[in-house]
Amino acid sequence: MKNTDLNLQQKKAVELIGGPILIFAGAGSGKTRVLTHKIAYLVEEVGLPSENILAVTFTNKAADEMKQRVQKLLDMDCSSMSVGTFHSISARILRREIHLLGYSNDFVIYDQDDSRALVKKMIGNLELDEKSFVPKSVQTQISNAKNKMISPEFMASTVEGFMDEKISEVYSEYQKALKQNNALDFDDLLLKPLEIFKDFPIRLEYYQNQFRYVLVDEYQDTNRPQFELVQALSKEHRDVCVVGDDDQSIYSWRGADVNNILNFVEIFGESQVIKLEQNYRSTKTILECAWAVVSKNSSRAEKKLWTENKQGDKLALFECSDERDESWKVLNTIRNEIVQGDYDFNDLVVLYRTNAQSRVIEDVLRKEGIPYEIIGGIKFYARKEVKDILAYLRIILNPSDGVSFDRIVNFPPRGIGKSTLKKIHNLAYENDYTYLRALGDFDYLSIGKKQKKTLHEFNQLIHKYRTSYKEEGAASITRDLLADIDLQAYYENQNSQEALERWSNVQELVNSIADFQENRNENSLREFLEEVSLLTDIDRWNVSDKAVTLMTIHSAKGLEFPIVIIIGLEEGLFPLGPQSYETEALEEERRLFYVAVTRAQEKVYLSYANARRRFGGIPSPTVQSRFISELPRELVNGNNIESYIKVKNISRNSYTPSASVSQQNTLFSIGDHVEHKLFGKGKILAVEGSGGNAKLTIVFSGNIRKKIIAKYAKLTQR
DNA sequence: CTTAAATACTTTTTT
DNA sequence: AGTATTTAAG
Repeated sequence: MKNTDLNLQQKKAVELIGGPILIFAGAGSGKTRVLTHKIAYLVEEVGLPSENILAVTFTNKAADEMKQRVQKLLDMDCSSMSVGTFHSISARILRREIHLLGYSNDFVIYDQDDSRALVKKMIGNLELDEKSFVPKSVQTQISNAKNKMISPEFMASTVEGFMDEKISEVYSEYQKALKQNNALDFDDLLLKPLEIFKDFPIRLEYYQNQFRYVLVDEYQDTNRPQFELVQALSKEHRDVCVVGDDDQSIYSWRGADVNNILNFVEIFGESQVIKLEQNYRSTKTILECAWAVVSKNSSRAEKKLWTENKQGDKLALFECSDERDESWKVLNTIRNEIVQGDYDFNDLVVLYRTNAQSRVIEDVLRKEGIPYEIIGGIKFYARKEVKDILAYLRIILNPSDGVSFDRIVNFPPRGIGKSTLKKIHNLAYENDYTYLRALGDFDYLSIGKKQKKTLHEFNQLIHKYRTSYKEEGAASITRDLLADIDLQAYYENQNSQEALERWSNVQELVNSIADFQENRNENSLREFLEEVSLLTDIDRWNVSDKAVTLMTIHSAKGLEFPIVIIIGLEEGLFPLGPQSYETEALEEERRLFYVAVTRAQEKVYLSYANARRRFGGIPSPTVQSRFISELPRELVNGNNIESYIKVKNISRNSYTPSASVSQQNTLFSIGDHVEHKLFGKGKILAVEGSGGNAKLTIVFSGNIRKKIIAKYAKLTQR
């Protein structure tokens, strides 16, 4: 193996073995290369069998890539090596071990929607008011508790006050219901292995031996259960290597604790620490800008990236009148880079803070025929029509799954309404068996003749597949099922574009199942459903597709692009939220901006709008993000797109800036920078009337908004 | 129980 | 503005 294409620090990181190792790897410092080489080194030089290596990555896609790269380095089959996300590795362990906790190995994994539906039901069961106990919020609180490893019992013993007491009850009931449904939510996936390791030390020992060397990528974004998993697995042999960058910690809202990396040495004992500070990705300009911003943060490990790359272009900043204007400027930028810059569509990415921002951009790109791909937002497998089919498959696999039962018992509509459903629930509850089982006892249900017949048929249908699913492939089961419930007719009879689209999504699902079957050795229904639950949009994304990518900054973690366009740089949007930021939240937003900028190899475009619509209402004025002013002035170009994007040859698509409020005969106009004797520097957001009588809405520093009559105000234009 | 119309809600970020 | 949920009419 050749470690010659590694720099000194990288080489050291690769060849250092024995005891805990912490690698601080800045953006673009080649950490994936270090990790893959290290794994190869472990196998080839240290002689560790590849199946004794556990490598944890942040996405399934990263896991696949890592495996590929190691295989290439070693030129041998590494399929027995454990590479995956914490969630997928845990799921794999649980398929073998969860019977120890009284679940069946056919458990299903509930996504956020499923889990919310269950929380909602528990709120109903406890006769709580959904107005005060909003399912979504209760779900978040339960998840937060789980991330802090607070059990329902512990929560119950510590809560004070009615609200918290009831939430703790919901939590407890929710956990019971999950078990009854033989289901796990995302948080359980991490917690259950820990439970097993604690209660059955012999199983822990087994996995400690199995995973003789443990590597973890993106360690700065691990939460408490993930940290405990790493610790449990490695505490005997202490052969553990974690890689991360505290400056890129952007998941604290999900329970990630940057202290896991900052206190690594303290926790794991005598360790080796290596810093990778040479960046191979970006231009000097980009790094200087990124550094200028992130160095404003207080609590960070000391390190500074440098590069031998060229100085590169300045960052470009666009001022836009609103989000519509912004999307046209994005379009022009893309066109310009394709035509003049000799770039391909897939060299560009548009990054934003919230998924909602993608729609406007998408509209323009679609209209103008620019190929694009949106990552995130409404995920394919989370679409209603897809989940309906998955619910059928899940209940075939796991008849205890009540959430799926509720979903499909009346889909497509077969005359089973709320009251009938309630009766089924009650019967199941009284006899302590599954909803599906209750259908066999419909003699005990006081329901109409028609309903009995329908339920009987539905029951027969599910049983038919329950007896045959093990022999048949997942794709053919699905095809048969669709025919049995005559779904095509259901959608086609609706005579709407929307219904047809839904039907085509269902067909795409069938294709993806067939695809899965062909490409996997393990191709049963169970494996497919597991894969689907843990798959994200980014895992489905094909880098080489010739299309511009649109995604959130969170999704862009770990990726790189020649050209990065960051939109929506406005106070309240990015940084997101009310201005009364606590330092910690603001610092995380700043790290997010750092992550966004450091995705770029060559060019960065930034944009902000002077007004933006929220929920499709009228545009409300906005102020430039503070992050813009934190960039070194001399490294940022322009304030107006016209000045450096030559709008030529594209007159067909030239836009007229969405006309804002009339500004004639006014001394002041929107966007002017002014100074007030009392309030200091400010910017005009709106002008009503004209001349000296004009009423000006001005935002002053500190986001203080004032309405001022022009002639009375002692304003100086700047 | 179903369908259509009114209404309420959405926008943090994701495994 | 677009989607999901609730309500009213049939």
